[in-house]
Amino acid sequence: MSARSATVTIKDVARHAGVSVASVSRALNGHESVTPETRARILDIARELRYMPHGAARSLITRRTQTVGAVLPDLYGEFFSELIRGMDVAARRSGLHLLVSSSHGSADETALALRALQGRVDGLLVMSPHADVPLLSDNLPSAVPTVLMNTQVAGSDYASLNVDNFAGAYAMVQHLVARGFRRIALVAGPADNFDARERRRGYEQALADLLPGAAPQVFDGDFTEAGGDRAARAIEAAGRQTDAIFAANDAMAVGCLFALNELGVRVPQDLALVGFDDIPMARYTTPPLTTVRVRIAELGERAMARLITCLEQPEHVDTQAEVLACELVVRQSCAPAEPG
Amino acid sequence: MSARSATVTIKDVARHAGVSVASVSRALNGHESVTPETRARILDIARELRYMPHGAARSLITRRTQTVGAVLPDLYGEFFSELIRGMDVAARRSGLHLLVSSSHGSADETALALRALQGRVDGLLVMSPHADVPLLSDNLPSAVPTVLMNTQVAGSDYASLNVDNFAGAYAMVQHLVARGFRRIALVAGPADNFDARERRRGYEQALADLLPGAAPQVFDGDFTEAGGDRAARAIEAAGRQTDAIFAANDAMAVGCLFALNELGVRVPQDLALVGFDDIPMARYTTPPLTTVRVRIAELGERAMARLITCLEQPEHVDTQAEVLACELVVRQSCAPAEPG
DNA sequence: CGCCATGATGAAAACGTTTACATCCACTTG
DNA sequence: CAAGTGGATGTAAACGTTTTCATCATGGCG
Repeated sequence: MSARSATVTIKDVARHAGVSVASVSRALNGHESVTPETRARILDIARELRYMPHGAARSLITRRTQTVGAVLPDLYGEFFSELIRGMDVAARRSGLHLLVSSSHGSADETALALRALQGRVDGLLVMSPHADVPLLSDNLPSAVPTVLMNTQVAGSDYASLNVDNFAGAYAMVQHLVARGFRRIALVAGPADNFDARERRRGYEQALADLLPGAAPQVFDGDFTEAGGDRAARAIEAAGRQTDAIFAANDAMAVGCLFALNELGVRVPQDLALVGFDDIPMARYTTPPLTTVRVRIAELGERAMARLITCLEQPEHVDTQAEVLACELVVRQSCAPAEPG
Repeated sequence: MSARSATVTIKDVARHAGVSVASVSRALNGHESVTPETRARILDIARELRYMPHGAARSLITRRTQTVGAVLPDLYGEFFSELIRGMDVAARRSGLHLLVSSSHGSADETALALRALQGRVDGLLVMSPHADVPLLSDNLPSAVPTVLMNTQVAGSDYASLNVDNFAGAYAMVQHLVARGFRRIALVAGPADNFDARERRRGYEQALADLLPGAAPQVFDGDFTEAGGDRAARAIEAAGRQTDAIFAANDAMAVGCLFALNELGVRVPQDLALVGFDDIPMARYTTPPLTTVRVRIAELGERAMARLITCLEQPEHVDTQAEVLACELVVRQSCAPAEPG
């Protein structure tokens, strides 16, 4: 009884209102040239019939989907909820929907995802370790405006937005050096991750500039807590070559902290520990974690805003790489090194 | 110069290959009745031309978008990244895309979002404090299969999936009572939140069952850290009527912990503190937080799986409310109450 | 040799919109 | 009063696919 579930189309509305589909379309889209009475009647009927325009049909003719796609790597942790939130805020402001496509383990999967998005989105936000320029240009139609995030695109013709990982890491090392630390180990992130590479570059450059004698100590990591745990044990096992650990992200720093606790190493008295990202948890560890704040939501929001500009003013596309500063947050996990 | 950016359609492929569009469609979609040679030629041309089928056009005729919509409230914190991740995993498994629509502050906004999704999605996952049955049935076409999450739908004809908040809260109070706590305060969540109401109901029921004499002590909260902070101060200000605080989520528990530290109240020696959700941070607070684990990713995944069943076997729609158990996680924030 | 079955291909309709263009009508205006 | 003007409405094409149906060639079989 309840529902005549066959979807009601614009034709049904037209028939019931005794007008043409064109008039219905005009009334619904707020065009001027339709009598107030007709408009009212049409709107009434539409409401009564629960008419809802069919998105795909509309997209087909208007060439607009009102949707932007976000192609992201794995969706773990606070980072992505913040990122998506930022995107969502900016998208909503312009009446756009957000299509999320994630967890692309390989370049092929990423390529597939990109192609599947064709005709579903007006623009694309891409953050992928696999996304390089040839992959992109092969798999996305040149017509789709795209903003790349945290991706290595040397002077390509894609707009891009990066966190200034290099400067952040540099500043952190600078801070550690100023506090008197001299033997600073890096727990690096995955080698295929652009952020990770940039952070490492910052660390190495700062070391070279500020402690010309010191050899970099780099330990492998994978941006996970478990990886941080392993790295901390490796560092301890290596003997006490180190007075400060710089974990390339907070998740690994948390893992380090856990391992160091278990090993009976006190932070910061025995060993300083710092991270990168300033995830919410960083405030609540014991001791609270010195880290580099990345305003992730802002990253998402700015990327989306940039994309929206491309959409609205296709003539103004600037493909300049934009960079988002990050900021040192000093807490208690790297109190000054005590002599002895 | 670079790009003949006009999008290449199936017609272009047909023309270049010297066949009809029908054959191209057949070749691309793997229909059998097309000669291997023709197929090969068509695929070659398609690749060469970088042809990508237009999603909207395809959707229009196939009545399938290969997309499901997720209508969610505000996207804060770990909860949502986990939820989305779970959904994404299940969706990807079935080759579906995920369209995320969030931050609906009011019923009207939710309604608008629902209608905007019409014709863009094959099905819907809805979690919204504003989503009640009339709103839903008014704003989504009966044709769109829908699974409701953490929503109050008494015996409606929507499929639904809820976390067993009641049982979780009950179990937590039971645990506190077993540990000797008698004066247990609840920091409640927002009144318009279904989860919050259920948790409160569990608290009150457990209190009534297990400590018949005790009057419930309920303090207002809003599921944020700041709210927890305020509530803890209010509890302290009320004088020491309380030996255990049950925060209705972990974010508030973290806020409480912060405030209690500042007030010089030791947890758990002076006051026990427990939460709900088991966010990752809960392990790392000092002391680590006793809480109720909700497997959020699983919630998202199961909801999506359920929806997919609806999509694939429309005849089998069971609108039964399904419930997801949660589990007590005992850590150090509620050591047994010491006498005196 | 002629008929039919079969398998490959093409023509065209359909999906639900928007919009350019045509039509019609009621005015205004000379 | 005729002609023009302009506003409301309708007609039909277009968007890019998939799919039904028809067509056509091929080859097997009586």
